[in-house]
Amino acid sequence: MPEGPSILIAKNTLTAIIKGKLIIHASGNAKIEMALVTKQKVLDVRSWGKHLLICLPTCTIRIHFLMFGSYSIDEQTKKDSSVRLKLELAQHSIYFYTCSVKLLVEDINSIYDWEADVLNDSWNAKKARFKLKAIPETMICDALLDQQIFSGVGNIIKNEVLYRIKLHPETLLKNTPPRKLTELIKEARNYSFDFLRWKTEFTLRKHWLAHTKKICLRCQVPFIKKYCGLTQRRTFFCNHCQVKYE
DNA sequence: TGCCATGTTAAACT
DNA sequence: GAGTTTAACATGGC
Repeated sequence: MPEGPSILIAKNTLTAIIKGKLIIHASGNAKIEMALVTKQKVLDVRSWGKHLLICLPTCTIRIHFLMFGSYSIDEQTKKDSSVRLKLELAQHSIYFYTCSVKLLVEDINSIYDWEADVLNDSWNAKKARFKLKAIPETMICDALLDQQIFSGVGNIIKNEVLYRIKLHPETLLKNTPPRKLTELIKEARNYSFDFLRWKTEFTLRKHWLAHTKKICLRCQVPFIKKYCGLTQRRTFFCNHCQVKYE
């Protein structure tokens, strides 16, 4: 569920069935004021990276699935006590489980930088480059997971992007050649769309070339598995073909 | 069975 | 108050 492309799939699925429809009743164990959601019309369903946004006239429901979140449509797939949020509409009911639910009262355009979302039409590569330039001491593996720069990129995408462009995860931004940086920014978006397509086809896992892999297909040498950078997330890489610039 | 992981936030430290 | 570290959340696969 968690990485950006999965959220985009959820956005598209939900848009088709709830956009323009009235929420007749809202319930669940989410710590939000359910009355603010009830009897409101769904103006739009949007996403920003890993955030799913259900826009209503007076507020926006922000859903973040964290690591294990899920949702179901029309059929409750988990026990009553684990329903975080249920939205009942005339034709459909939507159930959300193990996610973070928050009501945003502010204008979402002032909260979210749409140009930072790697899957958004407004994605701005130049702006990403500018943001990267401001943090020269940061490792590439940490920069890719920075949601203010690459919103929607998660740990799987991180590993796959770095393998594709043959870049060592512990390379510092200040040591990264400009041409490599261009590739990085381009591939963060490009791979995210591949991820999206494979996820839609239920073939994502079999397309992994680095994430959880033991051997480099290019070099036939063992992969390194290491908790890299400040983010300390699992990183799978090949010491032989992924260049570390120093 | 116990551990680990597609993630983030807030509390608890220094 | 700033910056850093730890805990919490909580499901499913191996």
